[in-house]
Amino acid sequence: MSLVQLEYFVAIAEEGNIGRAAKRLHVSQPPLSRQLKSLEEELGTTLFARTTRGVELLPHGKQFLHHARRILAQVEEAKHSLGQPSDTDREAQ
Amino acid sequence: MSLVQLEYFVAIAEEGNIGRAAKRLHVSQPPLSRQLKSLEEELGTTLFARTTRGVELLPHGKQFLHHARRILAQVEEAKHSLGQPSDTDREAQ
DNA sequence: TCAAATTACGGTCGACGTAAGGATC
DNA sequence: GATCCTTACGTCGACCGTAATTTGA
Repeated sequence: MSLVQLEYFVAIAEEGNIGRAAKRLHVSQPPLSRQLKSLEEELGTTLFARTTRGVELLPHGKQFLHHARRILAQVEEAKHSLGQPSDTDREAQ
Repeated sequence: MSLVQLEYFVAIAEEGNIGRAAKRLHVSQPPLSRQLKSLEEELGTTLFARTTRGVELLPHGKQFLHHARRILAQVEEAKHSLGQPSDTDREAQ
């Protein structure tokens, strides 16, 4: 599992559509599809049901979404906890 | 930042020595040294003081260690939460 | 000189993007 | 046929391990 996979997963969950998630993340669709598949295989379960409109969270997916969001939020917190300037602050110098 | 970097960082912090951490992680020393440097650069701060005996946590390092451990623990929790359905996934259907 | 970290370097594995291939409506 | 997701395939960057270098007691 990687943080990128979690970011991809959350984006897909929020967009309900891999194509839109890809656009939002500024990558093409295949990487998202592949990373999602890889994540599902590692977890040993299916997170989304694939539909013709896009994808839809399954119960395991909903559950995992909470974890993923919490982890990513704490990563952000960890980054900024060192009292170091944010990206925008650093640019402003 | 990657989860691997966090794992390496925690191991180095606990061993106080990159060589021992490498042995524990079953990798060679250079990857740990490189990933640590990369992490420090991304965070914009130094996490360890390098000594001839090994390395020693600096204040920023101690602070970051808490975050890293919490993140890694939650990753484990996320992985295992799907195997044994917990009560946290009881929400609006 | 010893022990530890770091840097150099070559090779391998992984991830991306374009393109092609299903599947469902 | 249109719109998704997925698989194929070639390329490029990232990471590893061995080896060489640096640094400090």
